[in-house]
Amino acid sequence: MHRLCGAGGAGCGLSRKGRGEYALRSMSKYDPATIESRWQAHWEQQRSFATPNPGDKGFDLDKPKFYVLDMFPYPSGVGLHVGHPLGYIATDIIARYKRMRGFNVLHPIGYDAFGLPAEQFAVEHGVHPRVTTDQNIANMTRQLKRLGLSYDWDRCFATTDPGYYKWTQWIFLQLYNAWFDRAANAARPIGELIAELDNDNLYIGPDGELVPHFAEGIEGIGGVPAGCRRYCELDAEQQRELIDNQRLAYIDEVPVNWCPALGTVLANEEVTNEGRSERGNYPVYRRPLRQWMLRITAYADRLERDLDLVQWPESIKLLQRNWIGRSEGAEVQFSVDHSPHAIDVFTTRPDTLFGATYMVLAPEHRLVSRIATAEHREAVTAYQRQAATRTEVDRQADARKKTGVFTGAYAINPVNGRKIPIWIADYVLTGYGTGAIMAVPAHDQRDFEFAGAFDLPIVPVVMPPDEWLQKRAAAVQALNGLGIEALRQRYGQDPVIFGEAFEGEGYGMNSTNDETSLDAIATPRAKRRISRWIEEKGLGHARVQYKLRDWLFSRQRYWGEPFPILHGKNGDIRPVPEDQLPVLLPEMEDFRPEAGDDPDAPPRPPLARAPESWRIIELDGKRYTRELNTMPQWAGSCWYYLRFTDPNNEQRFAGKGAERYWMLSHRADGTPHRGGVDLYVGGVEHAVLHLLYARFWHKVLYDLGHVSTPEPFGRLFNQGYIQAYYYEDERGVRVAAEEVVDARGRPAMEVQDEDVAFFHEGKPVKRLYGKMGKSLKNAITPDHICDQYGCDTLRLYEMYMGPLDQSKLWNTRDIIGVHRFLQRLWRNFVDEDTGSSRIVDRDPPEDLQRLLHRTIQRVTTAMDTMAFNVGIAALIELNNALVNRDGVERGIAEPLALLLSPMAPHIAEELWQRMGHEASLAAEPWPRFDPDMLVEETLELPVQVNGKVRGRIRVPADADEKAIEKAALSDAKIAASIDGRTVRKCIVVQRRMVNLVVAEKN
RNA sequence: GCGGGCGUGGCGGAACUGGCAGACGCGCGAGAUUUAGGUUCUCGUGGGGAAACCCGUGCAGGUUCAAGUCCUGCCGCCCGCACCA
Repeated sequence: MHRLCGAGGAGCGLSRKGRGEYALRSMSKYDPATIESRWQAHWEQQRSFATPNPGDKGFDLDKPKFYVLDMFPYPSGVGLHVGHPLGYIATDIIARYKRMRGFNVLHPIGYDAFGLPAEQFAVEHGVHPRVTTDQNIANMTRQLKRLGLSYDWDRCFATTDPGYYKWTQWIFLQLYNAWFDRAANAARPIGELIAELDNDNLYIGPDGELVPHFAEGIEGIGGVPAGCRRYCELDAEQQRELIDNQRLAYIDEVPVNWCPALGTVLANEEVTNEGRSERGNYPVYRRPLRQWMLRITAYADRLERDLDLVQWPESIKLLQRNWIGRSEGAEVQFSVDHSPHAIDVFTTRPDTLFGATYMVLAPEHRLVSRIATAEHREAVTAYQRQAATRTEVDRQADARKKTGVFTGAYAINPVNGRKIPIWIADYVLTGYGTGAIMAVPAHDQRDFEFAGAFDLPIVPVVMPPDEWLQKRAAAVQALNGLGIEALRQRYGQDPVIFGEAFEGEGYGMNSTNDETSLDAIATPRAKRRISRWIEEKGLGHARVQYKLRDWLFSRQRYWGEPFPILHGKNGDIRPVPEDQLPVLLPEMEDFRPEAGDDPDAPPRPPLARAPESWRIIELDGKRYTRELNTMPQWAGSCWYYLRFTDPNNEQRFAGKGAERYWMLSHRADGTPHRGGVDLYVGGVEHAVLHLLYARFWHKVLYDLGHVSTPEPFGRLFNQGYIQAYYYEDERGVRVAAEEVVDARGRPAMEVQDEDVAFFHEGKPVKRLYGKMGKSLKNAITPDHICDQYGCDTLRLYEMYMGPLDQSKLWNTRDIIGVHRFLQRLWRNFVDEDTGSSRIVDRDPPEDLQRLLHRTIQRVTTAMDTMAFNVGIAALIELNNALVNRDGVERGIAEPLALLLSPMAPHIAEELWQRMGHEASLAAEPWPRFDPDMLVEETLELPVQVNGKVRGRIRVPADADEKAIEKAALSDAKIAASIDGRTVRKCIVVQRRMVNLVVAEKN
């Protein structure tokens, strides 16, 4: 792998000017091309940013650590545009700053190189994905190195390296060999489950669930809970099935998102709202398939709760919380009339049980075929078939029109014994809750609509508050003008007339049976009361439900990690022994997926066509077939941050000491950051995919004792996007932004903030605005900007555009501003005509000293808050104060170069060296400011009269309020402004301003 | 529909716990240097007004000596989720 990451150094133009030819005197103008290639070569040769691990030579244990990481980039075929490096530049600035502040800094980069796009690119170009991937990585490495980013390139790897995916496979085996212990709320090795079962600490319940031996219920024979069996009573086959069903990685037949065009299944997270593939926008169909699943749902509770441990933007935490979708409620059992079956439902509103007038099962619910009566069977199966073949697109198109059919069966409402019809309908989702609901049409809008469509009874059981009744009355003609008493009465008689379900909280009504009553009880109390009653009667129990589903983990593609799994003849599964990892991807001529338009064609993964020598393997005298699916792209990015701590370790995914040192924070200041990467920077688009998956894997590794922290990323920062204008012609076709001009033929990029018309090849085009990228044809490459201005200018410009977390508009014309700053800086340090230094060894005047210290303070704060735009502004101000002077004092020049160096490292190094320093300034300590130097001796204070500035006074810094008031009153302009009126009050804000409150003139 | 975020000059954006609105940069204007050019330099630049002064942080109110900042109600734009029981 290192051959790839290392190759770019020599290949990106650095060697054009060798060190020997470099002549200091010949260069008197600011020449970024020469300076930058020189210093990039220097850093590369000196390995300036290689970071030793604990135990390595040169490692200093006394320094605190700082791990700053960019989100794993995908090496795309078209290379970078200027939007990509925004985050990389920011993390690089932080990395350089932290080194100067005395930290051991871990700042690595690598490539997330498996996945669909690499494969598609390879298919399109007719080349093997390994070849295109390697080319893309080499190109991207070249582009990144050209930006002067201080990565530790020795740690670079790609997910496609066998030495890396060996451990991805190993982690998969950890998941395979683990189960989730509900009692401990943590994963444990599968061997411990078998031991628990063998020792009768756990029994097997009627539905195959695990039952602890102290479980409630009547004790059965020999201490076995009623309805439960002992593990030793099962035959080998049953035992295997039981264990396999407990693993964190398991195979299940589930309805999946099948995308025929891509020839693969997709995770829920990879399907858009419109029911299309996130990548490529192809239609996606639901169909049941046997697939590898990862039991992420077991971690729903911890994934949600542990968000409290990390310093992330609240908006991202919220996205994750919404995705996990925790809701508290109760599970209640309804028995089916004239049938041994019972239906469990989940509800967040057990207080509305008395209003349940029918039930609905998802069409796929396992009881549907068993309870449907003969005369309804045909309609039921027809509906089931129709629901199964409907794509998400179709569902969406129906605009939520309620459909469904009656099964002919009835359930008994447990609170009042009433017979209620059981329907099936696709508005009940099979994957959420129990896949069945009790329908309370009076108090759930969906049920209300369904009941309306099929003429089912609607019974109100919660009296809404008066405000709701009145609001509805205003909207419904028949209720206009009725008094509140009349409205309440009408609601009790006929809630339908109010036009919609009341879903809020109120007081119970129509809710009394022989044993309990919720009438006139407020909703929260009613919930508690009925829940207790349900529990006492053994009809149900409180339950927390999550929206999150298990993670569908297999893909029918070639370019991914092979599963380290073998299949035996009788369906038995055997993991590949650890010492035989990695399972290498077989070399194949034809690696294309079998894409097609037929949604019913069986998926055939490309690996099914792999040579038999790869597919078939003999182990301990038994023949096995390899698993033919591959892992999804997210697998590789789930743990790369761990590998960076020790990328070349062949014994372990990362050495324990290295992992511990870089991941564990030692913080005494009580911040909520509980370890992990100290600063993780990337785009919001990964809010629920990568960030959730990685947290899940990390927690599994944590439970199994492989990592030291409960969370992988202690602090997260989302950079905004670079936006840019793009252009469409009359047909709505996008045209290349760089070819668009205004009426006078000027390039659109140069006049984009003028209000003019734009043309492409003589025809008018419409201007639009969006995220920079290939698809909008508005990308600008960093190479282009580096050629013209140098990368120091590019780095400064990107940071100067605005706050890092905001999206902002690329404006090529603005770049000149920061470029002028660097030129001006250069001329302050170097005489352009002679090339000689303008640095002088004399004490700087005091006002300049003060300005310097204020600048140090401002830039330091900017660094700590990542407000780089403000920091750069402060440096520009200081630099502007140095122009047109007779040389620049060393005492100003040196700190200025140091302050600038994280942001514009090349010019800073060059100037530093020209000031006579041998060593790179990267290792210099960050300048400190003297607080005394921030205080002026005299202050100019604005004086307000009735809140309006009417003059200014100059007073000694230590003047007291009396003196300041006196000075203000004696100022001529102020006196004129007061104009003889009475001064009622004088407010002195220390060091800031004075406000005189005077009587109004009459 | 639910949830979140954002509205400051011609443009990008500054403004600490309420205390001089518009730092810094672009653009624009004037001038300078240069044979010429600008990726050069200097000065000016929120709007109105001759000036005194008045008006100005999406809109309308409020609190305060003082509001871009706090409170109430609107308007607009962006993002996420969406039959989740």
